[in-house]
Amino acid sequence: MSVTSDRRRPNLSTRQLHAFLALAEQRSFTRAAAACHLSQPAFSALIRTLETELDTRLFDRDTRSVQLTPEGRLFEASARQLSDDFGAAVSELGAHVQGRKGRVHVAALPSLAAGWLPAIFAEFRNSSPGIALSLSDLLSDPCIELVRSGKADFALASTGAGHAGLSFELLCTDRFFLVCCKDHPLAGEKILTLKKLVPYPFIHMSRNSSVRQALDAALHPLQTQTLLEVDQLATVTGMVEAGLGISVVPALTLFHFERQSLVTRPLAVPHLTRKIYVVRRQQGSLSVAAQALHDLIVLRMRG
Amino acid sequence: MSVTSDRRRPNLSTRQLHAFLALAEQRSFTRAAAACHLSQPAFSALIRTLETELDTRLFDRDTRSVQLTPEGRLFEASARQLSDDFGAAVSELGAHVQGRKGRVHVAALPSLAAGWLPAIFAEFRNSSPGIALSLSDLLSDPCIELVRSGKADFALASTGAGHAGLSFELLCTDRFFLVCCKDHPLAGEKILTLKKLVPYPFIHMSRNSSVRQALDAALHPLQTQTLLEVDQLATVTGMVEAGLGISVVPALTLFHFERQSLVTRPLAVPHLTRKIYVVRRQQGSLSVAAQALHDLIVLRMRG
DNA sequence: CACACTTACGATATTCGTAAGGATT
DNA sequence: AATCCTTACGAATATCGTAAGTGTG
Repeated sequence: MSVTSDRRRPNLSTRQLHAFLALAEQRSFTRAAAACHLSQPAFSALIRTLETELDTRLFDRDTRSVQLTPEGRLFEASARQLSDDFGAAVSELGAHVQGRKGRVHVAALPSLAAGWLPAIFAEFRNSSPGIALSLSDLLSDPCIELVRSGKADFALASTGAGHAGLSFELLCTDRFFLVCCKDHPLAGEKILTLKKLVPYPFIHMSRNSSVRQALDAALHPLQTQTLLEVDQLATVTGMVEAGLGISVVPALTLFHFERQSLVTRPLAVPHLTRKIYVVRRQQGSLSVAAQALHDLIVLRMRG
Repeated sequence: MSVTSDRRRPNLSTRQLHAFLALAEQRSFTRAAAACHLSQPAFSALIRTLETELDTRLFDRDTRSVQLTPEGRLFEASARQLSDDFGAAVSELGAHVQGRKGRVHVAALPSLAAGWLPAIFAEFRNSSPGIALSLSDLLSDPCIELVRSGKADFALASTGAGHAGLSFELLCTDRFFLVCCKDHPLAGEKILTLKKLVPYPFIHMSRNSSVRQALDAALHPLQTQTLLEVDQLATVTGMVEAGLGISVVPALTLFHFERQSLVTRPLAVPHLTRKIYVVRRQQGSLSVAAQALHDLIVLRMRG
C-alpha cells in the first residue's frame, strides 16, 4: 500500500512554522526551544515531525552546528511569508472583533438622519474611531431594499409590513407635533385635535414619506387643505416660516423647526404616531461594528 | 490572571484552514465533514477549536442553515489566500525535493568543462529537465573560491591543498599523453619516457594551470625547451598541429586533440598524474539537485 | 418525526517533560 | 569533561468515532 497521502496535504501548524523560523535564526535547538517555551526534546520532536510531513531534511545538524539545508533555505522564505501573513490575518480579524476596525452601513429615514442620528454617530465615532461609517438617508422602501440586498447592515425605517427574511424590531413610537408661525391662531390653543387643524392650509410631505403616511392614516376621514406637497423637511420649515401654512411632523424631526419665528406644539391625538423599526436580515448576525452601533442606537433611544 | 496569551499567537493548522473553507463552501457540517474525511462531530470540534483560538464566531449556525458571520467572511479571504500559499510553498518544496526543480552551479577545470562534462550535463539535463545548470569553467583556484563563497555547489578541481572548511574527494587520477604531429619522430616510439621528450620544443600550458603544475612536478629536475606558454588547450592544439612543437596533456583533455594530423600516445611515467577532486564545503549538505548531479558525475567517472 | 448540529464518553494518538544515551570538541 | 542533539518512557493532553441529546421545521 502506498503512503502518498501525507505528501499531498501535509498538516502544518503555525507553531511548527514559528519553531522552524526560530531554529533557522538561532541555529541552536536549545535556544530556539527556550524561545518557543518548550523543552528541548519536545522542540526537537516538533522539528522532526515538520521534516517528516514535508518529507525533507530542513536542517543539517552536526552535533556542533545546526544550519539550514538548501531545501530548508528555500522553505525559509515561504515560511517567513506565511507566518507574517498568518499574523496579519489574525490581527486584522482581531481588530474587527474588538471593534477597532470595520465598516457599518446604516440606512435611515431622512428625518432621523438629519436630526437624531448625528449625535449618535458622533458618539460612536468618538468611541470607535476606526470604524468607517456609511449612511444612506432614504425613504423607508429604499432603506429596506438596501438591507435586503445586503448593502446596508440595518435600517431605521417605519414600515412594519412583513417582508420575508427581514426582521423588524420596534425602536420607538414617534408622536406628532403641530408646526406653525408664532402668531398663528393655533399657537395659543391648549389642546390640539386634528379637527382644529384641518381648516388651515397644510404644507404636506409627499405621499410616499413615512410622516405623510402616518398622518393620512390618522386623518381619515378628515380632509386637509393641502397647500403644497414637498419632499424635504427643510422645505417645510421654509414654507411654514414664510406663513404659507401649518404642518404636522413627528417629534424626531423637530430639530428642523427650532427657530425663533416658529412654534411646535404636541398634538392630543394618541393614535397618530409613526413607528420607527430597526430592520435587519433575519438570519446572519451583524458584524461586531454594526452590532455595536445598533446597540448604541437602541440604548440612546430607549435607555 | 489574564489569559491574553491565546490571542497573541493562536495556533492554527492547515487542517483547520481547510475545514473552515470546506464549511464556508458547503454551508453544511455534514457535507464538509465528509469532504474532510472526518466524522461530523469531530469536524464540529475542529471548527469550534478554530473559533475559540480566533476568539470569534465564524459561522452562524441555525439548526437549519450554516453561513459565515461578517467576521467569518473577512477571514475567508485570508484563509483562502493562506491555504493557497501553503499549498504553493509545499509543492514548490516538493518539486525541489523530487528533483523536478532546482539549480546547480558547478565549477570545473576548463579541460573537464570542454571535453568530459558535456556528455554528463546532457545526460543530467535529459533525466532532470527542470534543473537549471550553471557551469563556471575556471582554473583550480577560482573554482575553489566559488565553492568557498557558496556561489558554486561543488567544484571539479585539481588542488589537493588543505583549505579549511572544504572537503576534497578524489574523483579520478588523470594519466598524461604525448601530443604531436603524426610525422613527428616520437610518434613511433614504443615506450615514451620524459627523458625522450625533453629534446623537443614544447608547447606548455601556463604555470597556473593544473596540467602544467602536474607536469612540472614530474619533470623535475629535467628541463624542457619551452617554445610557448598558452592559456587555452585549444591553442595548444593549433600550435602542435602547425608543427611548432609537442605537448603533454592529461587523458581527459584528449578530446581537444582528436584530429587526423595528430597523434596521442600514453606516457610511461607512472608518477605523472593529475588528480581531480570533487571540492565542496565541509558542513552543509548539497541540494537535492546538486547531489544528484554529483552522484552522476561520480558514477560515470568511477562506476 | 426527520434532519442537522451539539454534547457525552471511552478509546486511540499525539505531545509533553524528565532522564538517559551518543557524538563531538 | 563539557556541550548539544537524540532516544526512551511514563504522564498529560488532544482528537477520534459512536451514540445520545437538542432544537427546529
